[in-house]
Amino acid sequence: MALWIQITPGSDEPIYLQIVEQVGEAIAKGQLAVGDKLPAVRKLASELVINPNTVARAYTILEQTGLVTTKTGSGTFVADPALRSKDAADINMLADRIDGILSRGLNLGLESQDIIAMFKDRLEKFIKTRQGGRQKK
Amino acid sequence: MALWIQITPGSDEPIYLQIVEQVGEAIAKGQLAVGDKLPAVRKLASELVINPNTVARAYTILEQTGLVTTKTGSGTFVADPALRSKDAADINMLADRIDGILSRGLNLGLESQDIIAMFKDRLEKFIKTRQGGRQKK
DNA sequence: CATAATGTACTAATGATAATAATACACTAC
DNA sequence: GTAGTGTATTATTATCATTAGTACATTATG
Repeated sequence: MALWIQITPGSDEPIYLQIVEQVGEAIAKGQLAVGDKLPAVRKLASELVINPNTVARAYTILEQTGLVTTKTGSGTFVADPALRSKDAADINMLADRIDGILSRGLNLGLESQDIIAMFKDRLEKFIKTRQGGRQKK
Repeated sequence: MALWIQITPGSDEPIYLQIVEQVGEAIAKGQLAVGDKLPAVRKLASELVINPNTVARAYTILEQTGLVTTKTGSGTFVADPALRSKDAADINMLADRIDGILSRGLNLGLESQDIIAMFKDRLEKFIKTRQGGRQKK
């Protein structure tokens, strides 16, 4: 598995955020384990045909979020989950995002049980990937 | 209840999107019922001290989403839920947003049951407001 | 019919930001 | 020392949110 990050340049979602999200999901799903090394800034930029600054920006955010640690000279690595924050602000932001989804779902005409089912279904996929074994190179 | 929309100008969330979200949530929670009239573009803009174009933009999006119907000359009204779409693209977008929340929650160190509990808790608040009676003027 | 109120359309200008570009610097591994 | 790594800096371009001002079309009211 050389490269699993795929960007959509024309999207309304900025490229650096697309990278942040995909790396985040990979970590959440266990496809990236603690200590795993992310692609080098220049290498990833080269493969995605984007500017190194854009990748560097994504990595900086990932580091501020606590998902990765960077060591200048050696690389960027998936951080120890125990070191991640989980403070009140994080929880509130999560609640806001949940509210947004519920609002959208209900206004689409979905019933409560439909939304919960959908939520559990997506969660299953995360957990399954987690246990299903890590596809390390 | 003269005005329930509150914006945060300095936010990273655009003002027109803040309006869209708040109106959407109000409809989802039943604080706005079918046929209810939204504030006039110029009036709301005046009260929020923003440009009428910004409000108009929000209303245009709400209409494209199917949440409201607009009649030039009379005003903007909450639309009939039966007329709203719910196509595959909507469901996919919802799934993507759910994935984002799950990713963030798991990476914060939350357990599956914690996230589900949080999700149900927020959902309760939506439903409760819905049944709890409409506070019409 | 006349007037006011409504949503819509258009053009222009400003400020913020995403992204690219080209360097240069600092640290680490071999 | 050399190569590979992340970081910092400055400049430039393009896009977009927002404001601003104006004009138009439709509807409600009297």
